[in-house]
Amino acid sequence: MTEVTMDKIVALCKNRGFIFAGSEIYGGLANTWDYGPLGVELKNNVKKAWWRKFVQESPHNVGMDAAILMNPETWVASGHVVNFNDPLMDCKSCKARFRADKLIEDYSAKNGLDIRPDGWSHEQMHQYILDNKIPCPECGKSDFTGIRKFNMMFKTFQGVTEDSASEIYLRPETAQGIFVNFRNVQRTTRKKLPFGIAQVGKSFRNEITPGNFTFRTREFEQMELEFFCAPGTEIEWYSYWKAFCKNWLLSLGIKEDSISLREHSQEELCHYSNGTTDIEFRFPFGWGELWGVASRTDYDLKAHAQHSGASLEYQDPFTNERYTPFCVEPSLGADRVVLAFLCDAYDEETLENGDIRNILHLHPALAPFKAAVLPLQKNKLGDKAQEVYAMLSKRFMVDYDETGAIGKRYRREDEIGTPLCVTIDFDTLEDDTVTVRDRDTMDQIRLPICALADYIQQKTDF
RNA sequence: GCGGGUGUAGCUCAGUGGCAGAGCGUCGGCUUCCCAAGCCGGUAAUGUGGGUUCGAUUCCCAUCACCCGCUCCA
Repeated sequence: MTEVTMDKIVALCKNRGFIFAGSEIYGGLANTWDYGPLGVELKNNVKKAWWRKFVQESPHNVGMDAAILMNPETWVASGHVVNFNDPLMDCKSCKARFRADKLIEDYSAKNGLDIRPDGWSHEQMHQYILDNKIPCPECGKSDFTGIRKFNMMFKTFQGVTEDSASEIYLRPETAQGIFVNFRNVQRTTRKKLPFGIAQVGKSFRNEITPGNFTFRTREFEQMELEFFCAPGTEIEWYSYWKAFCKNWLLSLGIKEDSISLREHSQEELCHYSNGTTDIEFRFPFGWGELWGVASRTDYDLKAHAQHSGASLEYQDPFTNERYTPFCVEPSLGADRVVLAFLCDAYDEETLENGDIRNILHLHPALAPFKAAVLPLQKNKLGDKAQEVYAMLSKRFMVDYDETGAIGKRYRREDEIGTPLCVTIDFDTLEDDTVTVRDRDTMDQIRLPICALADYIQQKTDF
């Protein structure tokens, strides 16, 4: 049984060109990661597989790609401006950190006062804490730092001058780009409920504690579906998408006991949700959320309708009834699921001769290279091998390697998850056949060159 | 953000106040090479910026990054 550790995964990613530390030559930038030549292929394949299942093959869903920069009012309406603005203060004595509004709430509750700091300015809250000598819940002293605003949204400036009038945010989720386009998409596609809108794109959150490699980063990519349905049908669709998402993971090779579904308790639910399930993955550092499937009710469309004045209602063409659609949102972290595929695929095999073979059992549809072309001998077989490579590369990502011993090249391909190795030998020059070696079974078959492409297609499709 | 720890080649690790070393990897050569063979040759490093010193990779300070713990994650 191979013990998979984050150290091994990180080392493999770095050594083979999946993922590098960001801005390395400048000493790095905390918690940024760059996808290398193999990583970008893997991630693109994951996104392609998702898009194919959730858009291309879906009778319900369509895709879109909204701008990262949005009108700041979007974030007022969605609640991000209020909810992402935590007033934090630290206890100078014991270094514990608290939210100022929570300190006041707890204090007033404990003393039977009816004080609600909602809507107070930071100065008001600070003054109240000073005036009442509210003690630190940890150490009992009352010696806090000033209030510091902590906003999870990245701020930037639109326009050439940095004045606050042009202050805008990088989106903290892709979902709002879908909600504000609900009417456009519905009108142009003439979709009837239920239907969904899917999007893949970058989001940005100023997490206090990022970490665990690419699991939690401040810049990350999401694959989100907002599925709109009639009120009253949302729980049915919520169950439907939960199962659908789980099956997608299993169909691409995630092991059944590597994932679990965790239903949020009533207290844990967000203000907008009447049901949320996390599909979690067993990472080497513990269970972590991969996919959040949330029933968001009609919260988002209603909020945008109210705030913008635009009508985001749907008129049922059969009953002529008008209502705001309910929404079910399966939201998947692209970087997280790529990491999950890597962790689940990683294996060390002890061969009969005692050697250890590092191998990535990636689903062939996700593997960076579908095949590798390997001439058994460089000088006399290189030209023929280049021909085969040129032919295959028109249809697939194919690797070419002519250095060193053949066994070593097989091992290299095993380690990056290449499902098929095509070996050119001296017989190839005579009869145009090649050896095709399978990564998982290590079986070898002999195929004519003209049949190669179709064989690879068939073996790597999903 | 706080506390503790760590930074030497792509990786794993030596070493020294006075020429920085090994194994693995990688590249080239030889071998009609099908599962990391062998031999020969090449390759490359003291995170960054200051200070002390005749001289710093080594001592001091700062900074950056990473690891562990805490705080946080609508």
